[in-house]
Amino acid sequence: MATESVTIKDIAKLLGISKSTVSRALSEHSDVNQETRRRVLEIAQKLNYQPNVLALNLKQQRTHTLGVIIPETVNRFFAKAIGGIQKIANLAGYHVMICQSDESYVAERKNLQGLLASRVDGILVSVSSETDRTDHFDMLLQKNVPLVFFDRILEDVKASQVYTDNYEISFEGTEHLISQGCKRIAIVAGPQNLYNSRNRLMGYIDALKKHNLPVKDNYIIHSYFRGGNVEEYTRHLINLPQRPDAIFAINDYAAIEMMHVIKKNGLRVPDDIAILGFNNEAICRFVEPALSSIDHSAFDMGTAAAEILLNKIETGNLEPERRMIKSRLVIRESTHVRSV
Amino acid sequence: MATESVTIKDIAKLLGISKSTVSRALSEHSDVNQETRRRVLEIAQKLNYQPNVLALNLKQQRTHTLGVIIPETVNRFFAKAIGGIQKIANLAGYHVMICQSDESYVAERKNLQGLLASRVDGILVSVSSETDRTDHFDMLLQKNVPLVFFDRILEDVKASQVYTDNYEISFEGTEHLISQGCKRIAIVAGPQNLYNSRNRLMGYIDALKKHNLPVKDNYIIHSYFRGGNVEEYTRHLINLPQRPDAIFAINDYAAIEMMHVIKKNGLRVPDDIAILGFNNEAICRFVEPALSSIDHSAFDMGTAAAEILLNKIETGNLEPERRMIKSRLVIRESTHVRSV
DNA sequence: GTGAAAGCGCTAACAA
DNA sequence: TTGTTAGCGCTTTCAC
Repeated sequence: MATESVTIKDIAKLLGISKSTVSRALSEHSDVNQETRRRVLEIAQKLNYQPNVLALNLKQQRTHTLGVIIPETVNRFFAKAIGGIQKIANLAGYHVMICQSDESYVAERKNLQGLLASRVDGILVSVSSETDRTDHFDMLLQKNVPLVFFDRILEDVKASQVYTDNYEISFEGTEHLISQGCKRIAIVAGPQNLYNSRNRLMGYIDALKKHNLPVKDNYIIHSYFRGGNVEEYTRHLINLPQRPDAIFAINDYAAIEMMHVIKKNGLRVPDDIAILGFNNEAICRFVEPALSSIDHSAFDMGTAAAEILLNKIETGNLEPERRMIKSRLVIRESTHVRSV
Repeated sequence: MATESVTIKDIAKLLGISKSTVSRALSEHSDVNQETRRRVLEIAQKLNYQPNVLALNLKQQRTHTLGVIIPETVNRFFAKAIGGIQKIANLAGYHVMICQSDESYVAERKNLQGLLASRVDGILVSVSSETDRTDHFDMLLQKNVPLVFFDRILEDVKASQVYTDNYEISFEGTEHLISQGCKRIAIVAGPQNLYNSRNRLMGYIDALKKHNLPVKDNYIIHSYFRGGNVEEYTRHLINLPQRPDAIFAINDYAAIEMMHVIKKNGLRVPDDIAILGFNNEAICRFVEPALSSIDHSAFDMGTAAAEILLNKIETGNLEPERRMIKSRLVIRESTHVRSV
């Protein structure tokens, strides 16, 4: 497509010297006659010489490109993580290739193969909610491709992991609801093949137990992330004979929709039912009542994951590394039930 | 990094034939002895041969990769557009490389150079709000790199464009507000170097004129997209001696924050001030009052843009093409002032 | 139908 | 300090 670009060969011919001298002159760190280098640089500048990355890639068998697989770009959490990844990658002179699994194992697997075929130098993954196998990642490790999981990690795979303290923050969130006087706390947890979801559920259960509250199965909803059924399970919860007095939601958007459904059904938030979200989106502050949530720095997760990956790539040390990014409870009106 | 992969050379050696024959056997459409092909295919399969894309790229001087430059991935509109782009690209066997300009001209320019250096086969762009020059794109066209603008287009650049009917929908939205009895309609328009923003403003102005309503400068706010100043300009508007009775917002998130500020100041939406958003996010249905908005299919814009770009790449025909994706007014409670 | 050789643009080991 | 040569993995003429 692009019109023919100048190559070192052109420069060499013009100057009556050899390609290798040009190559050397262009690469700062080899000794070339000062004058020769000056002339090469001058003419390269004049012709607007751009090294052909494709040739370099082939020669060096690397692309200075990171592959990223996330469930969805429309999920703001991942959109923010991408920001963090790109920042670090670009600073280090790397490009980023993003794929979406659409929460599907098959697509995730296909993305992986695509990235591998593109010969990316390393891969960052946040697994799909459907993924309950590790075979595709095992294959990657076998090929010694640097791999880092972030947020949605797979604990059984011997790769680096950047994650948040789901258990602890879920415990804390649940205790906060209890401290507000709530006794019938429901949770909308994610699919149980996800490490994060399991830990959140465990944090919730342990907090209830600590305070001698019963753990009831019908207060536990296993939702998938794609939405669509929020109204359904919210209705289910509020029509329970023992209606919950608090719901710990899977994310802020679901929480906001739940508040809507609850209010539509003549109940009040937080007085009848307190709501706690997850992710602390900007919009939490603008809905009514303002939504309590869990702040969870997606951007920092992205930067941490990219840093670890780049380090693996540049040092060749594939030793797994774990890094935890703390979450933080942000209390607003939606869980402010009564002064205790 | 990755352990050495099998090459056609390996297969050739194993079979005692030449590289070229293996290459031919692998590429469906050249005549090789049936038996030879069978044996090549068999062993390729067994060794899990994967052609080295890097070599192909160099040989063919193309990468089967599309470059995309958008302002921000956290902007859901662009996140959705990416989805559309990736769908079409992947179907056609292309990868996608995404860059963010962060609404900065300098970053946009840098992204462009990066993509060019990566030798992408074509580029899709939604320009930054800061971009008021076209030099970087002119340079691209000069190099015959296929280029398609989508949503945030630059009318002066001779490239293909996928856009929406900003003028018409803004006219329609403003008329809708007028039909609700609003007479003092304010608008939060984007930066005026953006074609979209200018058209939206023109649609608004023309609708006012058509209905003999005065166009007042202090009802026109020029906001940038990054948010942060919503509270400020909302306060400014509601403290005007002649307080507006409707505001046409730049997007739904700004609209929701505006509603929040308005209510916090003891005014009612829509009774005191009607609010019309832009983008028709899912959340519009769940805020109170439900937010009227403009539906605007980001995904379709993405697919259209990718289709046009791929067509350019594959046919080599760089003739500019324009495609319009219609928007649609979605009326909800936030603009339902009084029965007329 | 198949092989030998050249070449995509670059780097690097080896010579001079 | 510079040139020659080979090679990254593949395709594609040109012979045979």
